[in-house]
Amino acid sequence: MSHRTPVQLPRGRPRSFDVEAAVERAMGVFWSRGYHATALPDLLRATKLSRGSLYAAFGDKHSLFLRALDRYIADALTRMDIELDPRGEPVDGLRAYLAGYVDRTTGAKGRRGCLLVATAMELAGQDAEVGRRIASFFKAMETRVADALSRAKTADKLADGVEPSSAARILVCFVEGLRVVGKTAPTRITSQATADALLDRFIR
Amino acid sequence: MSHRTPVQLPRGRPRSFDVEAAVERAMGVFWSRGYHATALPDLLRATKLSRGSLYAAFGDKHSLFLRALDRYIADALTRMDIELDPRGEPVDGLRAYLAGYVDRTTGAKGRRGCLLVATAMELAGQDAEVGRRIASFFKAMETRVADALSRAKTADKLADGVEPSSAARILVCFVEGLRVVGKTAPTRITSQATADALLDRFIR
DNA sequence: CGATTTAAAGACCGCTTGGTCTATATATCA
DNA sequence: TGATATATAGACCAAGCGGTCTTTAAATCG
Repeated sequence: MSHRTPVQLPRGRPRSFDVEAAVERAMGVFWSRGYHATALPDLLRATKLSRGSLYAAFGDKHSLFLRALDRYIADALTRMDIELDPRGEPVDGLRAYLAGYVDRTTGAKGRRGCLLVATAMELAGQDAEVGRRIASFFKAMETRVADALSRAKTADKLADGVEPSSAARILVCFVEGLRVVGKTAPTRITSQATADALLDRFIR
Repeated sequence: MSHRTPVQLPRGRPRSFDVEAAVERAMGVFWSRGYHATALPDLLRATKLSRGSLYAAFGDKHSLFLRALDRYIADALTRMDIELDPRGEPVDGLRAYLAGYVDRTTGAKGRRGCLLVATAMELAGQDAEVGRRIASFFKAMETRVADALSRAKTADKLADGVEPSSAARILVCFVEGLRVVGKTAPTRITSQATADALLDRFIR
């Protein structure tokens, strides 16, 4: 057993690019074009890496895609944890959550789409690694929304007969549907009014 | 000016395959795999056509895809026109409409997905011909649902404060969201209960 | 310094892509 | 029959694909 540090210091030229920044740039490309339509040169241009560096760092296109997808999912869950923070008013949180989706699914942002939904439609059925991620994301989202609705119910803010669990499933389908319809770039005003109308059916 | 029929009879060997059947088979392939992931050999296998025949009949892959998409859309609209027939009870029609989506978005059918939603996510942003078709489909669907809701309102079957136009937008987003979440193959029981819970918020 | 590690550039690989074209057989017409 | 039109099979094409490898420069260490 050595007395030295178990972390052996690298001896040569240190890595000079930010791996996470590269994942983020790659995510942007997959997001805009989808998995199959994204070619290696697109990723090289976006990450500013050489072929060799990209393959050394990520293995292959599919692995890099999974990293990008994981990051997209982590970002989405982080956002939800802020919007639906249990320390805040649950109804306000749900309003912020829906407003965020309205913002991201209207106009130019809407037309850009959603990496997660696009991936679900393109790959979830055929790629088990992707399928598991998509399924666990929807479950995680549903849980968070259901929790917020439960807190709202406890505070007697829910309309009669509204069950947190099924209302959460409704909201999840609704926001994912917003992402789909958002590809036709609807106006913010219309989408916001639609989201408001839905939430109004749930709250007292 | 000739006295003969303006439809000139073909003089050689007549076409020996059913063009519409070929479109339908091609539609099945695009439906299962998406546009970019579908290669020519896949289409040749499915349509049982030779390369030459396929290109003579449809021009190129993209044109064949548009034919397939148009057929998918026509089928969907025809189905809706039956379910939401103005001569029937509007609430029953809406129930049938939602039940149809539940059926197509659960289990194995759910995992197969939806050609229209997959196309919206994969191509609508970059392909104007596709984008127009997607947008007009959503609009047509929304109109039909709104009409049914209007009839329900006239018959005093809607809950207080439910507006047909915004409720229709909610339902469109909801069913398209079902298609997305359906890629994780949820159970029919859960999805049906979710759809029922949503409609219950709208009807008296 | 010399050893080591990494980066970029780009040649290179086998394979697939969408698409064209030729050769040949077949089915219809006048 | 002969002319016409269509079918299939498959060779063929340039371009692009994902992925590997070599070369050379640069950055760190002892």
